[in-house]
Amino acid sequence: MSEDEEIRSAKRQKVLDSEAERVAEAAEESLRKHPHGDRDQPLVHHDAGEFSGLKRHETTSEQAEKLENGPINPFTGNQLGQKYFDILKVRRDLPVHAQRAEFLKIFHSSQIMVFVGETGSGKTTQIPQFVLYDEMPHLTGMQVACTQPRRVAAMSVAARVADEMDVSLGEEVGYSIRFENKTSNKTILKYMTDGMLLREAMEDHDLTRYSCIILDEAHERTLATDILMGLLKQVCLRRPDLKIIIMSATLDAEKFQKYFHNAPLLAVPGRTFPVEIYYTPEFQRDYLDAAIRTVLQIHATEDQGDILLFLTGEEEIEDACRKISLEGDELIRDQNCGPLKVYPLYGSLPPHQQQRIFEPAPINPSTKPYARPGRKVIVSTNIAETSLTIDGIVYVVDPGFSKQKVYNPRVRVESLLVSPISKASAQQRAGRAGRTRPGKCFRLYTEEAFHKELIQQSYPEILRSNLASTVLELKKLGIDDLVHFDFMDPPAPETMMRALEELNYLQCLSDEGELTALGRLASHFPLDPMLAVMLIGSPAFGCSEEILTIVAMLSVANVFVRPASARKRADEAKLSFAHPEGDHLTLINVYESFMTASDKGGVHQWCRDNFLSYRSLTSAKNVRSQLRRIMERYDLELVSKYGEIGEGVYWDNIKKALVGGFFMQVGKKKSGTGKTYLTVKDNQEVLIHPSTVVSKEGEWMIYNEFVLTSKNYIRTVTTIKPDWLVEYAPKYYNLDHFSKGDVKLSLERIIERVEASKKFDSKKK
DNA sequence: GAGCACTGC
Repeated sequence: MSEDEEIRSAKRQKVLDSEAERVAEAAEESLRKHPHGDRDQPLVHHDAGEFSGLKRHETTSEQAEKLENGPINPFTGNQLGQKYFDILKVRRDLPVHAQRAEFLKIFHSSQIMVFVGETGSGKTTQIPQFVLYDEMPHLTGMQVACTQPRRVAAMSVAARVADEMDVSLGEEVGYSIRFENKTSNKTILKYMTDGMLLREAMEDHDLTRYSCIILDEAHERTLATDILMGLLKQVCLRRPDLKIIIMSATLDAEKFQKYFHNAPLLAVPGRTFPVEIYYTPEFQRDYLDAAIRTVLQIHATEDQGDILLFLTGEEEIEDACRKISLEGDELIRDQNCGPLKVYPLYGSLPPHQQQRIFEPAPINPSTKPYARPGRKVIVSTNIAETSLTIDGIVYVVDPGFSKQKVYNPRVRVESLLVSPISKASAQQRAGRAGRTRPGKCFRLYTEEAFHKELIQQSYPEILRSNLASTVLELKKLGIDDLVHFDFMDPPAPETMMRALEELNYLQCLSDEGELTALGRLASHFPLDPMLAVMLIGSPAFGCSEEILTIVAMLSVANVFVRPASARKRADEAKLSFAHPEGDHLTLINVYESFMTASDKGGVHQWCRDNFLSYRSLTSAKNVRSQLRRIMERYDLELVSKYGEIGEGVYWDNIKKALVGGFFMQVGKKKSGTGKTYLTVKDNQEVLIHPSTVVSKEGEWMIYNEFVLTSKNYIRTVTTIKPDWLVEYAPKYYNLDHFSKGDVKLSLERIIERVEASKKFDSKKK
């Protein structure tokens, strides 16, 4: 860069600071004009109809059941169909139904209640309907919400309940998840993800459109559930008319009760089959080997029924599948065992391969008496613990480990660690054996270890995460005093401090800890604050279209596929998209090529040929258009200078915009050594991850993530000029806060150089 | 020269 250009960009930064503020304020103005954005129309009001004579919050189960018995659908006024009555019979058999009167009694007498129901109790489908018959939301213009931690659950439960109530999905009963809002102005019962309700709360702090909020699966303690619980506890004080039901598994009911001022509890038994638990007599050093032996033993000796084995990750699972298949073949030959089919199951597996786990178990073709049964074995990650249920599992093999996210605030790194599971997890895993008939669970640890070494519950997510987004969300929720916010499990003070510090450097929070205009704007994006700030700043560099693409690509699962059988070809394919100076820049090339291929057709094959994940790229496309809509809503300029300016300047502008978000994630090459980099401020020694396509390594690199595996790696990197750091993030690059060393020394020199050229510039004038 | 447990906005 010439000195002249350096000076110009320094000036541009001055413009930029006020520009970002101006942009944020303009967005606020637009928000003031349209406070509800794209919210629904007001709800339709009916006359009391079938409900006439019933008093809200005083109804009885007899009254509700009479209405349920028909013949008129009390919520729509339509005649009820035969299918409705068929389902009604089944519903009346569910364990929750026996306690409907008891439920109503507690619901009437208390603002908050805790409801505990085991699998098969029918709580997720029935409790919200019990509430509807008492709340009569169609008469009050309010809604009942029921949250779920996962999208599929919200969608499928809503569909089931719409059937049960004989209404069309999306009318009286609907669901709301990211990318899809299937509700209308008729909707009185809304299933939604907990994250979605949190988003709504950020716009409407008192959640005024709901008369009752049900938090389902609260025991999973997702980040969103935890924040919602803290928030609802406050909202209850401001809105005495709002009712809250916390639904959870048994184990931690008491903790929820205590948290909500000793809220009353209703417990309903589940409907599952007994599962016999077996422990190993002694500690197993090699759990993988023990697991494989156990599976084969079950196959050789136990009665018919499929096997589910829990392992920790893709590689381990694929490895175990190979070994079980091989040894299973031997059993079939030597010991007359039945045929054995082995299926891997993990999140990154393409959907059609995930579907294969539902194929029926193989049948033993032998007609001899006492022929051993054929069987399928599913080797799975935790995905089969909560997200996916497989019927027909009779045997569960549980080695007692899973990969869990841990956050280290000192080095600000999230990493995955293989760790012992909790008692609650072990119980959940065992339960998977008893869904269709009595089953057995083989725990590959001792009974003593179970009692003495496993913790009761896994640590909630809020204790294992970087809280930058969370703190921004809480601020946007109107919670000013974070230190005294009533978390069910308060995060470590150091984690909190790190998050506040990071948001302050990003200028999302003022030095007083107050939300800035930029922070408010950033909170509207479903992104890490770093990425949100980068995106908001990008129009000033004339490349918001490009930054949108990068941010979307960084928000989805890895788009590069690298099968063990074709590593070399996959790496070559990746290189064909490479930008020599940046992995971030390469992502633009990949996305653009994907979009071109989409226009031409045959894009699935194109993805396979290029070792790219169709699923991830499609999801990046969705994320990108969602983010683009938010940009439009807040009048953030959508701009690209592609083809208008020289290629060097074009890519440099994008890099500068990247620096606007990633200035805290920078590595500087360690002098003399060659490959090692030092992270700025923390002075950690790191290597560039071997997956990089960067061939023109620079002295200074920004990185997307820090990964701790066999070594310390920085992954997804792009070269930058250090001058941009001091220009665009002067606050962070105030060297008073840097410890002595290589990095500080170089930065001092750069600042001197920039200062000198500024003086030179003012003399020229 | 090497890994992506699982979710969610």
